Amino acid sequence: MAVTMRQVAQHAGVSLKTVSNVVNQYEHVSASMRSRVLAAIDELGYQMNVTARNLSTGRTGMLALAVPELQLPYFAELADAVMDAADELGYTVLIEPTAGMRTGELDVLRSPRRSMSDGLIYSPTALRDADAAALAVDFPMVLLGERALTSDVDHIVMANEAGGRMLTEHLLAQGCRRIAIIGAHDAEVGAGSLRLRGVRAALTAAGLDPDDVVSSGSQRWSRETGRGAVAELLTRGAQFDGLLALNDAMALGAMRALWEAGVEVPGQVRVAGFDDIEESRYARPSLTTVNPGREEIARTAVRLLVDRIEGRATGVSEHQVPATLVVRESSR
Amino acid sequence: MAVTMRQVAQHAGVSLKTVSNVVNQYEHVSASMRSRVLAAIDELGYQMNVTARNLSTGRTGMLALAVPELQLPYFAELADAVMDAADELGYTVLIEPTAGMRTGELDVLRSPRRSMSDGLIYSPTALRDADAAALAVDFPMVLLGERALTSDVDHIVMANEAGGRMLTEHLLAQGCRRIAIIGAHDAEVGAGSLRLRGVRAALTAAGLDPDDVVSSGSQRWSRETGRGAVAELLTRGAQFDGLLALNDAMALGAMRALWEAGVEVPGQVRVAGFDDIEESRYARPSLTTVNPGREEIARTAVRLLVDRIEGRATGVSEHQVPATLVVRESSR
DNA sequence: GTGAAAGCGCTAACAG
DNA sequence: CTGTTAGCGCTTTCAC
Repeated sequence: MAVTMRQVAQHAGVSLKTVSNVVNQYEHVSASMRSRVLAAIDELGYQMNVTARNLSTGRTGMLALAVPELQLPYFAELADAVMDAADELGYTVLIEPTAGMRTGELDVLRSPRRSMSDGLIYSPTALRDADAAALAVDFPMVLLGERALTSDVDHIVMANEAGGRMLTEHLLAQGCRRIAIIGAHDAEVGAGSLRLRGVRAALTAAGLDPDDVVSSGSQRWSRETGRGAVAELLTRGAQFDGLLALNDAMALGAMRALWEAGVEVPGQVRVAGFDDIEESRYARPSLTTVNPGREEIARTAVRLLVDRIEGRATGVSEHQVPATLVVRESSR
Repeated sequence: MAVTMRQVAQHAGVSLKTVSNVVNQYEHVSASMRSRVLAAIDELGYQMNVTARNLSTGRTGMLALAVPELQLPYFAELADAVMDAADELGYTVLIEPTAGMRTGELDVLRSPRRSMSDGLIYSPTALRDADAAALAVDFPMVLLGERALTSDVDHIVMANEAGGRMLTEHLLAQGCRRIAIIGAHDAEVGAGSLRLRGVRAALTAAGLDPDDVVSSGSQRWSRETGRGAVAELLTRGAQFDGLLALNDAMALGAMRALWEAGVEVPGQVRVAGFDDIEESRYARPSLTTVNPGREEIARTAVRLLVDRIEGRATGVSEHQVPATLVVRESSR
């Protein structure tokens, strides 16, 4: 059995409370008491039982972060950023994989494990309008990148629509006239529909048919999805001089498929993605994309969540994070 | 305040223990009791307080996984694999970022948070021989990819040395005679030194000087490190027809730098990495690498750790995971 | 400034 | 098969 606080107290000849005070950096402890306690802790090799403290305080010091899977680079990078931000405020992050599926996303809200964290950073991608009620939870939560489903919750709003528009306008400015879109699916929420809306708006504004060439997408926004989509486009003989993938991973898979097919990028087809993952800077050619402000999203989400947990929140807040266009070789 | 088990018991008119039995799927509960309890749970919207159970059982159902950072694709993929494996055995994974630094790696072993997980999956990369004592911990732990520091702990041994040898032999077989190495550093433990040892063995066996062209490396095995290393090699006019990066991320950064410099891969320089991350299959050209058996590593590590946690372990075990050479475009 | 006692919500013997 | 009784190790009023 591990050493307990009580044993430390006995060893030091003080009360339990005093040990607790020392351990928790309580100010008003005499120097002699403190050093006596610290010595005892050292001699016994005492380590605080965090679980016991958690039960007592009703806090765990953990923030849950729900993501589809870490294999998708964007979410790995987001998780890293969230962990850093949480660490600065003294919190630990518990990553909850949802597999990008509706059931997984709902589970996060209801599983008993939920009670192991003080709050949740949540960006559903597969929920439906009908699930809005599930978002009425009784624990601290911050929603990322969405505002479709509900407005009663703290939000960090990504510039999905604006980003889609920027990318499209950029491709049009480069002379593209037939832009294929990869990754569109019929989810009612999620970044996809918003980004697509921005794309369509830009196409319409340019007098082009927004439904002209849209490759069917997939729920899983992976490199393989991008590769498969291009294969399909080429197989059915689609003509396009621009290719807009709704995230970078798909764009990178698409570029690989174009290369295999002997289609030159940007010569014959200009390509763009969304997310600005690190990989995109190193791709050949490097990928034009939108930087959604991942760091700011992570930092703000954590701050908002911690404010709410610690009772500093003042009403529901919505924070907009601006996106910036990053033009690289794939569309020049 | 949330609903407690006691309230459920009162509401259902049964004892605390009965509710506990139902919640924990205890077999010998009469159907009528069970349904009564379940009804009460439903009506009150009861949710188990996991922290309280943790304190009571002395278990948390969590496994800690220490990794440098999720931004490095190999570790993101490893984390995903570990999470899947843990989930199958009913455990949750708590990711502990070490920043790939000695202090971070030591912290994981000693921080109070340690007590929030039942065991640790640990792959130190920056510890020194002098830190071996720190590995004598009193909680369940499985070491990944190492055996240098101690042998008193369960190990999953990656084929680092064999992989390094395979890659080198492959490059030699392709006709390479001057192979530059990227990522070597003077750490006393870690995959690097083992991989490098395999490389040197193969070079020596082929009658080449193992110290001929070795680019200085970095502790952080990132794309940027790879790019920088190639820049340095080219700047100092190093001659090489093969380039072996000690992981894929560096190899991908290196390929980008070679391309920028107008060096053809594999025409002028054949390139290889190590890890077989997903990105490598989509690179241009696709990257020759070694698949270290990530899935098996993850699955075995979790199984071993859980066996030890649940008291099924029989002595210290060491599990070897074979690596396989994956030849792709970058070295053909 | 320090101590004593009560309890956080649950599990685990042990009776019955 | 179900109920009672003790804790798990810590925090936290409230006295002293």
